[in-house]
Amino acid sequence: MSVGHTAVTTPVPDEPVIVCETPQDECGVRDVLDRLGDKWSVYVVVELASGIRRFKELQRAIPGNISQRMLTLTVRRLERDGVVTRTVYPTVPPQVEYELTEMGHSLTHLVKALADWSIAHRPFIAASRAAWDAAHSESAAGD
Amino acid sequence: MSVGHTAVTTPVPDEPVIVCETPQDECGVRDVLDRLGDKWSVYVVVELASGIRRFKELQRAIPGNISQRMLTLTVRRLERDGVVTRTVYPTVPPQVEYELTEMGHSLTHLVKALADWSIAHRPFIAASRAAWDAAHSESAAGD
DNA sequence: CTGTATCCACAATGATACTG
DNA sequence: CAGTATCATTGTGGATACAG
Repeated sequence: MSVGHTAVTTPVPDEPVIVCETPQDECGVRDVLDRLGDKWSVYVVVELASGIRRFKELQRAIPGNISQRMLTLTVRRLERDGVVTRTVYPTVPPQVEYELTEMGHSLTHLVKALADWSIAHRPFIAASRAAWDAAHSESAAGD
Repeated sequence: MSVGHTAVTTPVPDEPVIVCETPQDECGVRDVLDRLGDKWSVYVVVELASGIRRFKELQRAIPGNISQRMLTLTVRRLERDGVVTRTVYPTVPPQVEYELTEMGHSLTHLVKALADWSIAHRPFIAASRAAWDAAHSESAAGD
């Protein structure tokens, strides 16, 4: 619906193009990428998209063995940006719950869009890389 | 418009949630971010969204004074991934043109979505940061 | 003009130990 | 359990010189 590639053979289709008010910010795309472009933020958002999680739960759910340090830094930044809320229960031992805010939930839509695009074009990208690698290995392996 | 927050007070709205086949890849979101998350790729895609550009044209159009090295690395990776095409004209001096592929154009839709979200939530994020900073400056400035 | 190669600076991340 | 502090390591990007 949103994307919908009308013609695959046409070199220049509808030309969405990005129209920015301030070219220096390229519409603020950098803002989002600075927030999601790091190594762990997306994992946190994806995990919290399923519901409330505690610190340790997040750490265990996230693939790649995130360190305490990085998880703390990541959720802190997300909290500061209003993507997640942090609720501390003064129990022993302490319990802290993280939850997506309204904006955080809207972010999941965006992440979903990224995922859809990625899955849709993954085969093409793989093929493109293979072709490129093959075409550029001749200087080393050719002759 | 596409998001449409039905209820701002409801903690759990429509719950889009990200449903992955392989949680380890979180639907491959990381793939896209690895491609757009770097410092310059988005600028190149945005600029090429407007049409064909030469190397020097790209370098001049991109804000932030990108070095030759980084521009080369960036367009090489985009070329390898099938996002852009590279056409060399054996003239003197040499002339090289870069252009978005079909997939590259579809990427601009995604970038557009990022831009839209960013602009829509920028005020909220700014307010959230201000509030957070204010709430966390007390330990240093307060009392 | 379009690149490549080398060296350097810095930010991001990881590992570990320690605290409440 | 949750978080902080410190240090080591890595990756990314920048500056420059050089080549085709």
